[in-house]
Amino acid sequence: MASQKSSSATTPQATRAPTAKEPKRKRGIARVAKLLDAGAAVFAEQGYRAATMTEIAARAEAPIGSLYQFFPNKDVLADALVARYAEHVEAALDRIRAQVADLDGSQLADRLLDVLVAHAAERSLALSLLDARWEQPGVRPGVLRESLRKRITEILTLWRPQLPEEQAEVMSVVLFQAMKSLVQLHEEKRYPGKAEAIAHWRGWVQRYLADA
Amino acid sequence: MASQKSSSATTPQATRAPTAKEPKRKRGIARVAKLLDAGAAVFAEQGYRAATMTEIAARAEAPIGSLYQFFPNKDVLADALVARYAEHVEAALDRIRAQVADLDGSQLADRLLDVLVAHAAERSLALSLLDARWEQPGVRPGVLRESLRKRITEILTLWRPQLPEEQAEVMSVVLFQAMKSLVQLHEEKRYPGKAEAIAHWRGWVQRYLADA
Amino acid sequence: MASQKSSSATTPQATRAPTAKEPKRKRGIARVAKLLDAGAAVFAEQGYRAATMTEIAARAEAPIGSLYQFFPNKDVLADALVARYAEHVEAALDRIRAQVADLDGSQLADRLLDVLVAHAAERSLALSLLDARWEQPGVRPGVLRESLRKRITEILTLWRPQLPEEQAEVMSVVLFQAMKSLVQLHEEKRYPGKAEAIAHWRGWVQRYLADA
Amino acid sequence: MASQKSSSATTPQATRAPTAKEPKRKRGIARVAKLLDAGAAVFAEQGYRAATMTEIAARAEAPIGSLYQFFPNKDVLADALVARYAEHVEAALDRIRAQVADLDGSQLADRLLDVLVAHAAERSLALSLLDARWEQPGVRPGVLRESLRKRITEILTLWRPQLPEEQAEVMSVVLFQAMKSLVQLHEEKRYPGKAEAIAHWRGWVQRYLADA
DNA sequence: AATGAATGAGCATTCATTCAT
DNA sequence: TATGAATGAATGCTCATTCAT
Repeated sequence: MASQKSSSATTPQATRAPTAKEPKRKRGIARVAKLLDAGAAVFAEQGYRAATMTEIAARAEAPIGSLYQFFPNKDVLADALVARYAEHVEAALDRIRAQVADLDGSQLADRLLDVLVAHAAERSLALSLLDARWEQPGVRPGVLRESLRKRITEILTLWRPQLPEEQAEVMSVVLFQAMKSLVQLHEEKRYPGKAEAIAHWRGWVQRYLADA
Repeated sequence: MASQKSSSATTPQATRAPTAKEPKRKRGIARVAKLLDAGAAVFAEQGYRAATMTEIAARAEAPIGSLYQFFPNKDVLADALVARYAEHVEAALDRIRAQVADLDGSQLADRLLDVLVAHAAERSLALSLLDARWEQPGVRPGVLRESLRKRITEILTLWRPQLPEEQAEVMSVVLFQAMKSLVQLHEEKRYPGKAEAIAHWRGWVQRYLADA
Repeated sequence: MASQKSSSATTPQATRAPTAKEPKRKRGIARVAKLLDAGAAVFAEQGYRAATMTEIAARAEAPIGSLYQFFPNKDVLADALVARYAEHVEAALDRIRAQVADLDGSQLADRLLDVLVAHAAERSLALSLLDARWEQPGVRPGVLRESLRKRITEILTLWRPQLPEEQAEVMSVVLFQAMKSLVQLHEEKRYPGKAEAIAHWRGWVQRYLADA
Repeated sequence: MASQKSSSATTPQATRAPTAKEPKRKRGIARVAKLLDAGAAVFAEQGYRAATMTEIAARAEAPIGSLYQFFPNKDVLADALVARYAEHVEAALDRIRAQVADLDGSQLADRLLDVLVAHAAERSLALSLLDARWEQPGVRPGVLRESLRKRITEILTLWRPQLPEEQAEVMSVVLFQAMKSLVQLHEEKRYPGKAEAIAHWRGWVQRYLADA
């Protein structure tokens, strides 16, 4: 007993980790998009734990069963969100890489800083998704950070080929942190000197790369 | 956070918000300290939502009823944690202010950066507590950030009296963000170039103040 | 993120299987008894899967939280039920063993058959609990059957010391099955010849032991 | 079982109970067979409650809609399964009846015992289907048991015409129970003395009839 | 007719908070 | 006053069944 169902106990099958189901009909495609948007909003606002599946479904104007049809559990939804966000950001970085030869230091700094800050709608999600405290080995956010840093390292190496690999790596950590920090500066509610501080931060990062 | 449901935040009713009860006897003082430690540990490890009052009490080896005796609800406990943390950090900043006249730029930078990074045990809590996403007006973390920035502004003004107030304010935002970022760099699990990146970041901030 | 809570993923601790909590105050003792009774009734009526914790709590006139206070999940409740039932039955068998020297074949048969049939209230539970289909290795019902058969084997060996161990074992399987069958004969709703069939079955088993 | 909720059982409303739809074309016939096989397998493995319509459809490689086309709800499917199983078993009993004149007691016992045990594939289903605890008046399993017992009574009367009707009835109950018990002995996972116990049981039943 | 996405009531379980002891 | 059992709303998730395509 003890769950006559979980044959997994008996048969240690692959028990493939559940994944998001691809919608097949167009109705489903629209709905999945809406669910992802709702998920992004709620995760961004409340954080992973505080976000409830019920609220996400409600905000997507979808019944709870529908949410579970596509995302069999909360983790899968979070992963899908990370994946969707990752696509945007990785694409943006790839675009920078393609043009890196034509950029000087402060231009490159600007372009990099824009990657995370550009879409206001996603800024808050970024904070949630790139949060260092998620660390559960193998879980998405950690993987995403790794991947983004690697891309930044590549960009730096392409930009200044004589830069030693190791130093590029260190710089990518610093730059990535600076990028996240700028998002934090943006996202914090409102404080004296906000606008100037943001400008200041940009200038600082530009100088960092110009000096490199 | 801080329970976005608690109508008290929304409706400033007569029912004054419950607050932590001051322990009177020394037995109580010790117990409160233990409860706060346990709370700090659990909040740091699991985050506000995932932390359970039961686990906090258990970790403090206190009965749950005792926890509620001093902290009538979870939010009050969180606020008390913020307050206690604030004391440490504000004291550290005040110590810097007292000596600011003797410090050059990179020394000042080092001292400031140390404020949040010094006690490894509290770093993780700092991340949780200073998280910009808590924003619910009137809730502690936001208040704390404000207060810390103000203190940094004072230090800067004391340090370079000719610095225009406005610029000091902007710099304090940047410096505070740099301080938090260093904690993030520290707290992230382990990544290539971690140690060097941390050193690099320190150097960068030192230069920032040296240039000022 | 995958559940920042389950530290079990990170730290492969003993994660001790949850067990029924012993009630400490008398109110609790009465309540636990009521919960077990309700659980027995519902499991007996509906089977493990169909039984709902909500109904069990309701039938015990206890709030659902109370049920979970003592039995942290459905399996634990089932196990506790098996354990409680096991005590009764094992005690009854032990009583037979103590007197086995004085019994002839048909008396022993009668005594054994009575073990499972005696308490009408528990008959239906017995059916549910001794159901061969529960088999999930290490789970209670299988263990219980094993233990009962072993006791019957002992009784037989004590009764007829010259009986080869192996044969006693086989006979215990047959007798145990005959005991369960008699319960089934009793529990089935109502059918022509029910009373006579039960008497007949008893006679048959008596002859089995008399022939031995 | 048979959904103790379905008001249809309680209130014999006008809305005639839905029944399995007869397939018309050969494609449908094959599909229904596959669905029944899948249903038998899943019910046998997991029990009525734990079995899910989705899994049954999946195992039959049929879309869920197709399953509902033929079996408008889970109960109807279960009933159809009972009916199909009943056909097999009743046919087997009828074959015995046709030859009963040529059989001696132990041969007849063997033939009867084989009826439920013969097809290993169906043994587990038998346990599920003949389970006395299904009792919901009018539901199939009870009806099936009745019908089988009646047939056994007939066989006995044909076999020994001088046997009083009443006694034949009682014997049929005993024999039927013995038949089910043998299935249980077979189906239990593995226990010391299993093979010998099964042989023993057969011998016992043979003697029962030989004595008659 | 065939399909599989959509639906939502229902289930096991958790946990902040209260209150009898 | 101190304690920990009691409470029940809320949560993540399932699945029989329906119905648009």
